[in-house]
Amino acid sequence: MVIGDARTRILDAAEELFAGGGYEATPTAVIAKLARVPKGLVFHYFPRKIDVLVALVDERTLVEETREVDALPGDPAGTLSKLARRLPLRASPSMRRILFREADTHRSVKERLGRLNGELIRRARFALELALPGQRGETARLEVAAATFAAVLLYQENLCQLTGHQIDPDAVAELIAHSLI
Amino acid sequence: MVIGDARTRILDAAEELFAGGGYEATPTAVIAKLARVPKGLVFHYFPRKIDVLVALVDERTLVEETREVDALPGDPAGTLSKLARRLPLRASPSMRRILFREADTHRSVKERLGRLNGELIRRARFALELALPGQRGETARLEVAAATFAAVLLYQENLCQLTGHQIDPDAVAELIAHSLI
Amino acid sequence: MVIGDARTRILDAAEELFAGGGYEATPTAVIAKLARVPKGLVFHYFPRKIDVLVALVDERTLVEETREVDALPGDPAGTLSKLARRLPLRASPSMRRILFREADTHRSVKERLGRLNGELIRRARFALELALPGQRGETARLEVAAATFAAVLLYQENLCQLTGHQIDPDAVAELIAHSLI
Amino acid sequence: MVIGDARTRILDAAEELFAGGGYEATPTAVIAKLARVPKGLVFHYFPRKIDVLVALVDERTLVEETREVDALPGDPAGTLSKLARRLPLRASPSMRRILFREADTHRSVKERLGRLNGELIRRARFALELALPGQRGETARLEVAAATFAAVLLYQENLCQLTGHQIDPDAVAELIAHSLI
DNA sequence: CATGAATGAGACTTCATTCAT
DNA sequence: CATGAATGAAGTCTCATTCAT
Repeated sequence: MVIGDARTRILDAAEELFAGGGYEATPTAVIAKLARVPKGLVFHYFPRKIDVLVALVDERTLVEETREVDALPGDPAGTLSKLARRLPLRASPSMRRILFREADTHRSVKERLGRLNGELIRRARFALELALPGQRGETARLEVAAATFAAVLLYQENLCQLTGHQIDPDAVAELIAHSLI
Repeated sequence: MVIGDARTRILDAAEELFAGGGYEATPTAVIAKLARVPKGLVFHYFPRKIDVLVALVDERTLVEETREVDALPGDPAGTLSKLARRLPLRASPSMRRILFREADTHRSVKERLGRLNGELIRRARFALELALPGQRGETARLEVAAATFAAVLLYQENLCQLTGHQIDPDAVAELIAHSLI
Repeated sequence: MVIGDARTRILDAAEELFAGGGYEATPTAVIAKLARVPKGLVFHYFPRKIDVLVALVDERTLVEETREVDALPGDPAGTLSKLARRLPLRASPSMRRILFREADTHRSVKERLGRLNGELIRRARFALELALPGQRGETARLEVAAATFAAVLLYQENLCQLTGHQIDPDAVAELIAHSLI
Repeated sequence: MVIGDARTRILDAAEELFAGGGYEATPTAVIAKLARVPKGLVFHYFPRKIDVLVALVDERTLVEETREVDALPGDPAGTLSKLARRLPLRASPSMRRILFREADTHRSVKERLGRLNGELIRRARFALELALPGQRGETARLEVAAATFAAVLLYQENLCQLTGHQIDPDAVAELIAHSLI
């Protein structure tokens, strides 16, 4: 067996189970079973159950923080749409679900989520600044527009599954763009 | 001691504890202790633990569903602001927290949250229709505007606490209003 | 079943097992089995395993602290012998064994043992003072004699079992008495 | 790294840990960590955990058994004091602690402790015989005196730490000497 | 109705020991 | 020899739920 294989299988199993039933509802024994490792090995890699969650978030969600934003000058709607299509979050659908659902479970999850939100807002604002170069001085409006767009994107990722209401980011992008002209 | 008094105290205790530590992390014994009732009495009123949560949501969160909306004709921003200031959710801060946090715990919680979202969207759209009587036919844009505003309000209620980013509903109302003119 | 019966049986079982194999080597499950109660009931009465030991020491060892000492004037040896025959420790042989063996396990056990030793010394000295009324001023010698006798008695209770060497308290009493004349 | 170096470090670590928290409470993994050796190596040198304790006692406590005793003729008190000042136990303070604390853990520890006690008594008696050459025939009294002194010395080594009562061996030596004249 | 002792399944965690490399 | 991943039995503790009184 390749080194790290067991550890990876444990994280795979945990990702699947945490996304499905939630952290609290997932016994470590079930993680071990799904990962086809003995119960004790879970402890060997992750001394406490919470360490599995922390490792997942640490290793399997990456908030891409960058200064470079792809803006289409003169096209704020297109710029936001583009941003929406590629969230600065490298994570599987399962990990996205975990990130939102378990925000209360551990500080590290909440912090990661906060970073994502912050990055989203920063990008949206920066993109809008580039797309609308003439609007210097209207900082406040850009700020609100960026925050609104970020809120919609996170809503899309999280609450929307709970409430059952879809929302089209492109349409919101257009709405916001329209409000800034 | 009046009958029902105990029941009320149990719900009070559960509300506080569920909001603080979450449903799963709150043992019934702790609820009983905080409510100053014997452990057995909790199960007398609520045969299963989940029934406490269901009762809380049933009895302590009221989504006000109505057709009557207070609109200010010609002032869509003011109309949305007004809506934001009085969410159609009669619930304590604790219950609001529970509603969002425990949406995964039981179908009834998720359903209540969905109703809140639906009502929010319906109200926002209806209010916008009244505030902008000339825009018949632009249904799609109004729909998006309403959904966006609802998303921001729910974000405000929920994720904002997790991510630490505030957002001003009034400014968003103005943004959206501006986009509709 | 009489109230307290189960709790008593748990303590009975623990006393027997702790005396036999030691605290660490005795699983709570075995205590429960010997007490003929379900495992969970042990926790019901004693939230932590250590609480069983603490309760045993608290409730089943009594260090009799008193000012009144039975002295035979003019007969220091007889006085000490008498003291040796009735240690100021109301406890079963099992509890005596536990008291000495588990002194490191919990502060409360060590403290109780310290109280026993202190009482022993105090009594021995007081008894000697009464038995030898003429020796005012020889406080230091009485003190040493009392401590020595206490040491021998505790040795008798504890180390003697470990080392396999018996020691006759009466002979030591006579030795000490002889040294004081 | 020299072979045996690791073994020594393991024993060093175990000595420190057993003295501090006790044998049962010290996991082999912690020993390995403190010794800066891999876990498996502990079991390479000591197939069972108990073998570490046995090796410690075997190799690091030496009960000096000898016939030659340094007696001061005519000065029994001085003779006993001298004995007290150099117990026939070559062992670090940690090992002394282990010897007394773990006497129940393994036969070999108890046996070593018994040997120490026996040697103590033998020496004390022999020393007294030499110091008081005139008292042939008074064997019984010498025996009691020797046992008493041994008891005090062991008490000093062990229980005294637990009970918090100091005792001065020199004073006891004088007391005993006085009783033999 | 009210009470808290009783129940037991199962959770997390510990850890001595093995063994393939 | 050296290594640390692997193993699994067993330990402590949790807690929803029942039920006799």
